[in-house]
Amino acid sequence: MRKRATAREVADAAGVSKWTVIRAFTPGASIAEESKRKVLEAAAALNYTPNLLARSLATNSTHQVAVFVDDFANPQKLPFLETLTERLQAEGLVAVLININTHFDHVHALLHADQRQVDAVILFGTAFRSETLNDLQFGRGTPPMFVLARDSQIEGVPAVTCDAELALREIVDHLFERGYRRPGFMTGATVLSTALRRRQHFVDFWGEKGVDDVAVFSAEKYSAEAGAEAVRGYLKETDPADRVDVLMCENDILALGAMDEIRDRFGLRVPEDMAVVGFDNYELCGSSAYSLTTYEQPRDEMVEVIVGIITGRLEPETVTLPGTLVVRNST
Amino acid sequence: MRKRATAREVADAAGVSKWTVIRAFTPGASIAEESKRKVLEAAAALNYTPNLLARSLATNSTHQVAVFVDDFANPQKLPFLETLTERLQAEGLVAVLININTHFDHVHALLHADQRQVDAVILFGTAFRSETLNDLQFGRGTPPMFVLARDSQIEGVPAVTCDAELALREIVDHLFERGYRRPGFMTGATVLSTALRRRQHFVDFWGEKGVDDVAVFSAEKYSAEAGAEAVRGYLKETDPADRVDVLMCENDILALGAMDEIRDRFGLRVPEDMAVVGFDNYELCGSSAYSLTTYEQPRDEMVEVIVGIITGRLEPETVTLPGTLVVRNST
DNA sequence: TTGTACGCGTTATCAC
DNA sequence: GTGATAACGCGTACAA
Repeated sequence: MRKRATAREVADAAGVSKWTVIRAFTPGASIAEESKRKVLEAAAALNYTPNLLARSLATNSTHQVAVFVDDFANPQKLPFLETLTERLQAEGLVAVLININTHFDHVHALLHADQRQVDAVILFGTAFRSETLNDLQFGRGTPPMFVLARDSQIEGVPAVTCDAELALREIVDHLFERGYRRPGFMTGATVLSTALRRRQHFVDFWGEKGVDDVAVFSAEKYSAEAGAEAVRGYLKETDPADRVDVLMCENDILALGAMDEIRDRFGLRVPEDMAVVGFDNYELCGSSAYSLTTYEQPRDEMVEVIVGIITGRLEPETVTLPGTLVVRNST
Repeated sequence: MRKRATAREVADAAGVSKWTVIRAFTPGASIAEESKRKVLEAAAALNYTPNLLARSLATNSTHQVAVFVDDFANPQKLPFLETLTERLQAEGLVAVLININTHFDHVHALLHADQRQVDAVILFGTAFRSETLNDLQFGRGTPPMFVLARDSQIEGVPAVTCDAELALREIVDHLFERGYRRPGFMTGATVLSTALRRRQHFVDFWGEKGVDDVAVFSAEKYSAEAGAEAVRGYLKETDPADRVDVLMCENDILALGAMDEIRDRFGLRVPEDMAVVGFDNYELCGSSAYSLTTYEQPRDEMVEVIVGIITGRLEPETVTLPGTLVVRNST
């Protein structure tokens, strides 16, 4: 396992200077055909490839984008990561996946990413509390930050999101039309959920319809199990006559857990006894075992926009994109 | 958005040489208390932090690990990524997530990762065809490679996997004991599935029990939809009297798709008319809507081992770890 | 078209 | 304990 070949070695082998070697590997550089051929030959023989690390140091651009994630329970993250990495790679960028949790919080991660000289930071579905940034001299050396799939709560940090207002309006309209009148809303972790605005819009739009009483309760975290527990607590404590007739959950995972509990543990029918709505349109929502009505985020477009912003094609400003209501049998 | 401060600037501000600045940021370096204090003060004022990029160039170690992924359809990938990133970060390493697909194949990705000087490459559940490596001067500049959650098909590349032989033995024993005698197996993409060995062991162990007829068919890819389609084709073509009484699927996602089809489209009962088994123990397998019997991979241990190998604590050799059979209502 | 200085920000090593 | 020299591998000027 020898050391890598360097431009210098290739230069010696090809009988040119190392700068000529560099030119051979720089698209559009002015270099003679003959020299280029000689260089590429020698490079192939020595198995030389440019050292991107050294290049990054010299050009002050790593072509790396840090992606912060703090919630791995939502399977919806996976297809997002798929298209995100694919689009980034198509632009010559690469994603550094950073797991934010108690051992490695936002500030540490940001500092670390900064030290790594990443070109940008994407807060993917993480709730970045504004206060955590006060310790940092913001905008000073810190790489440009963007929020994906959550509202930004920080001045100067743009977000690319699904249009929550439009989404909840469509959902509430749909539910009202179907005749539901006693709505409930299950949030996930309350700190995060403020960044989604879904609950607020849900309550507001029901208000516009003259329904002011929206039952709101909260799951411990974003998981099927937590969703099941939360609905169990609600159903136990609530007199059957007072129960909601439709339960909207902040995301699909909560909704699926809730459905299990409602149907199999309490023996209620969905949607006859209680309808359920999710958010995200995770693959299994469409399965016949659930057939969950939900709202699909415009994933490809969102990724396209955030990559466009990072590469400079688009203005770095908050963008809100319309999604699609997917009506199934749970309503 | 000024440029980052450098050690040189801090040195000037603190009235020392830049090497003293470096020492102040090097744990265990010999430096006077007084100097250190002065340096740290100046550094804080200028908001200086060491440039990890330059450090990597000088030390020839980036503390970055490339993680190759080619199948984002399996939600099981997510918790794996969660613990993997967490454990890597605990060791001061960071994961670069590389999406392998037709536009960015293994060879390109490996070349790219190599140019980025990553410390190691993890092939996470990807099937690396041995031939693709022949183009490369293997072991020459290429960073150390390891396979996670798949068998390695390459000489000299260790793999960390769940013990497929033990797993399938337990599964077949369980099924035999329950009285099933007409087993079937659904593979995913056949190229990949050879790297899992599950089918082979399944067939072998039934053979040991005197059951030589195992129906085998294949889904197009690893997704619920593909699993449903595959089982639909099978059920349509097969006379009810000849049908298998238990269907094992290569992973949970295929199994869930299959269950939907079996129950809701063909009106068969699971497990009375046809039992179903998956593999991975994805969260929703435990939901009451499915209650799928499956086999849980020892995720934490697998991650622990591969991180141990990468950090040099453990020998770089293939490791096979035992998982856990999870019996539910689908058998 | 090609070669020369110099810089990117850090670390390793040695002299003081 | 501190400063200086060289090196990591490549890029940007600029001059030849």
